[in-house]
Amino acid sequence: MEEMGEESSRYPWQDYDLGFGEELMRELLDQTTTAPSATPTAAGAASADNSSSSDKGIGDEEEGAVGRRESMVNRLMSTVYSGPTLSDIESALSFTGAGAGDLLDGRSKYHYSPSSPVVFSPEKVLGKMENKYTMKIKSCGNGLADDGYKWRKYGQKAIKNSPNPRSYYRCTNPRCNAKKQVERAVDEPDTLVVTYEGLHLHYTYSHFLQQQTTPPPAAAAASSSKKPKLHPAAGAITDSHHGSTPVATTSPPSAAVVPAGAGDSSGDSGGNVIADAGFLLEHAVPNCSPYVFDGGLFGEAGEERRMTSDAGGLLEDMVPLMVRRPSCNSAATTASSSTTVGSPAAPVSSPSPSTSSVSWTPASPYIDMAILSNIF
DNA sequence: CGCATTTGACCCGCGC
DNA sequence: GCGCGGGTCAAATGCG
Repeated sequence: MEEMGEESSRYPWQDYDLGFGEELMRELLDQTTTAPSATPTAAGAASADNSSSSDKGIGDEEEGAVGRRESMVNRLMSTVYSGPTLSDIESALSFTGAGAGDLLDGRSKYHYSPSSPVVFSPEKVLGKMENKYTMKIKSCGNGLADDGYKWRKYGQKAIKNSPNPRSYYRCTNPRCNAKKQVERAVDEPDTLVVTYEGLHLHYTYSHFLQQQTTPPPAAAAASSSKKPKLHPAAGAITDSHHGSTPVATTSPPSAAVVPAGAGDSSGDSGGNVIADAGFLLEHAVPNCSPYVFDGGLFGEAGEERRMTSDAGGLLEDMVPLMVRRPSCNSAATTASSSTTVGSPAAPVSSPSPSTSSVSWTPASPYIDMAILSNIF
């Protein structure tokens, strides 16, 4: 925390390192920049196995670019992603019943099999779900990053065979039962192991921050919990050796993400997102609903806004859990100055850099991917 | 004063 | 059945 003060102008997660092939990443970057307006983002990302997706609405030429990009993303994902696949997501959505169906309606590029009607009981299903996925996050600094959610630490425990304690966090949103555990990797001091569990039943905070840009503070109240006091918890992981404490209460360091055998306990995973080097992997259900997204990714801000007011920011069944991280060495974050899609250069209600989403520019390449986890 | 973090105690599941 | 280890609770403490 204090350490951060020294480099106030620099977001901590800028220091994160890529956890996977930079070459591939670069290639992907190229692809994304050449087709900046392409809508399908995570769609392809999550789904090497998604055969049913048909990108209508996308021009032929663009389709080519998109296709290449998708394959690129797929390759990328296969390397770093251990979360749910599109089919998982699809099945998850199918479980959300009519509600989700409505959400998806015509915009959806996915096919939801009506042949598998499901009587959906949120409580029951949610309670039954085991959404657990682990990520290894490499931190090259004492960075804190933002996954868009606000977490409260509720415990810390020394783990056997590990010199580092494990911290337990719970989403501060009372209606949300998402949790995460953060610990430093034994063998790699600069690597954090973050395990997410559960679903977020609300938007990310950054989402709200973005919403606020137009109507300043008033709307702030919309956020589930009053003040996004996203200050880094100086000791998410109290590390005795490292003066730095890379983990924040508010956010798992977004960084290079490496699959770490997601959900050992269940085999299924909640799936998650990875973002790196100017990438933004979030929202696994990209085109299902325009509102799910945040982070300056949409071209339909209007619609999104409408949704926000309608639903009060709640988005049951959908989990826009995101982890992001601007390039380690690039000036990605400085881009905040270059007109993000209505993003404030500085979070209205949060002094912390954790609300990183605001720094993304439309031009920034990103991978968008949501995570809907569910596993039955 | 309210909220977040810390930390020891307690609970529970699992393996022996 | 017992012990161990992991996860959660809740009182104490700190901070803005």
